Parts: sequence; structure tokens; C-alpha cells
Amino acid sequence: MKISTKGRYALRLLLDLAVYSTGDPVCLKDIAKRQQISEKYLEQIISLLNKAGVVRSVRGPQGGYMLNRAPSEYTVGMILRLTEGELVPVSCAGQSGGECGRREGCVSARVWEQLGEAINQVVDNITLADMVKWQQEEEEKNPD
Amino acid sequence: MKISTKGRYALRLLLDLAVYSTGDPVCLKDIAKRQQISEKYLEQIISLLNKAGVVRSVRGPQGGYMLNRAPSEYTVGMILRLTEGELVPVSCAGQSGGECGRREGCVSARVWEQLGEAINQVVDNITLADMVKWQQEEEEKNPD
DNA sequence: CCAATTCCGACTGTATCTGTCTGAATTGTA
DNA sequence: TACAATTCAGACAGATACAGTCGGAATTGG
Repeated sequence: MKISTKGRYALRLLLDLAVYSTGDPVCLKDIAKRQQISEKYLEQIISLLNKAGVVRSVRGPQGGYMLNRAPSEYTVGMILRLTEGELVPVSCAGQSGGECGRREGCVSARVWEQLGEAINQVVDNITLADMVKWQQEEEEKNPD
Repeated sequence: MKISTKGRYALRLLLDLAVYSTGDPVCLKDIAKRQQISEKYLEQIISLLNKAGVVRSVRGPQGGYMLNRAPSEYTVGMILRLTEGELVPVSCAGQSGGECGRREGCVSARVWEQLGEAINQVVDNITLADMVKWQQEEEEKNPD
């Protein structure tokens, strides 16, 4: 019941992009340095985000990545679902319908449904823009 | 971001125990049969619950297990934490305090905290007694 | 042409999940 | 007392996911 590094890194990556993208693409090396994450691993993660259309890439020197849309258009839920898959905690509670076969009415499924709803409620109501704002507040409190 | 079979089985196991324990111990074989779970695997799981004091065991013939307290005394959260560990989705958001070292104020941590709170809110407010009740309602709707 | 980038896929070590298997210890009952 | 039904304990193992690493190809601005 943990969120993997892939998901956490993806979030930090996009947050970084949201903060530092001023119109020009931002290259991975810089992000990796700022976030202290292996560049090679980030590469893997951002390629996923690229294919999903979350970011856009520019190749060649001075190339890099940029967000495809405004930060407020990205919810944490979208990002985590891309990297983690469905956030509902067990498969048989997903929209695919349960095939567990037990005829007991599968009382546990209710627990998983409630849990899934609570999780989605949180992650679908936080956007990258919120996180950018939080970060700015932090920086005001703790100026370097 | 999934709950493992261990956690799900533990829940079903205890629910079964709550439903079928009439004062006499219930043996694993019966539970395994009803729940269609490998007896050997259940053994492993219930041993954990036994050590944690959730159930009590009686050895020898006619032996088995019984709940140590009333079903209303067990929350889903207690059970899942025993089998899954902390339910907060990443370690640095736990009460142990973050040691991630990044000085950015760790904005992502806020996300994990909110998520953790939402999860706990759900699982700590469902008890085994609730689940027993749900199951009885199901049985009224779908009599065999 | 060169160097900075992204892009792609193979590889690897570690851990976790999901059990299985063997056998010992306990104890009610015949 | 002997037997059989149980729990108890721990080693073993196959599959999968996690968390990267590595090498190199493709693209393109200067």
C-alpha cells in the first residue's frame, strides 16, 4: 500500500517543470540536478509522460521538455494513475467489475470501494497549480 | 498502490470468524473451505493475528480460533496495519518524520499527508461489526 | 560537423508477493 | 494409552514488480 518512487518522482518532475518552465524547454539534466534524482531513471519516467501527452519534448541542443497545458489542468490523480495504474486498492473493486466468484456478496468489496472513493476524492482535487502555490508559500516562509 | 492478498484474506478471515464463532473455536480448515483460500496460507496469516492478540487459539481436536474481542472492537484499519504496515502512502509522510533531505519544503509531502488522512479516515471508521451487518443484509436480499 | 539533447530497449540486483512443503507440538476422545 | 485433529514453526521457491543502470541510436541548433 505504497506509492512507488516512479509516481513520486513523476509528481516532482512535473512540479519542477511547472515552476521552471518560462516558455523555453527545460532539459532533464537540470531537473535531475535540482530534484536529486538519477537522470537516467527520470528519462524513463518522462518518456511515459511524453507518450501520454502530459509533456511535450524538443530534441537537440537547447531542447528539453515543457508542460503541454497549464498546471491547473493536471490533477495529481491523473499523474499518479499514469505511473501507478488504478488507485483503487484492489482489482475487484475497480470498474472492471469483480470476478472473484464468491457469492457472499463480497462484503469486503464495499470497504475497497469506499477506500477508492476517498483516495480519488483527494488526488483528483489537487492540481499542479496548487502545488506550485504551496511551494511559493514555503519559499516566502524560508527565503534562502 | 494495492492492498495485498494477505491483507484482504486477513479481513475475510476475521469476518468469517465473526460470523461463525458461536462460542466454540472455529478451525482453519472450515474457514479455508468457506473462503476458498489455501489453508496453509491462512495458517501463516492467522499466526500473525494470533501473535498480535487479535484472535485466540485452541490447540488439539475441536480446536481452532476465536476472536479475542467483540467484532465492534476491530477496525479495518487495525487489521490492515497488521498485515500491510502503515497505510500512509509513502514513508516520508509518516509520523516518523521525513528524512528526504530536500529543502524545498517537500511540497509533495502535503499530498501524501492528505491522502494518508483520507485513507485512515475510512479504514478506522469501519469495524468488523459493520461488515457482519452488511453481510446479513446481503443474505436477506439474496437468500440461498 | 559537433555536441547537447531526447529516445529506445536490454539488462540486473533486490525485494516482495503468494504461496507450498515438511514436520513438530499439543490435546481431546475412544 | 494410542490416535487423529488441530495449531505452530520455519524453510523453500517461483513469479512479479521495483528501482534503477547501461549502451547506444536519432535528432538538431550552432
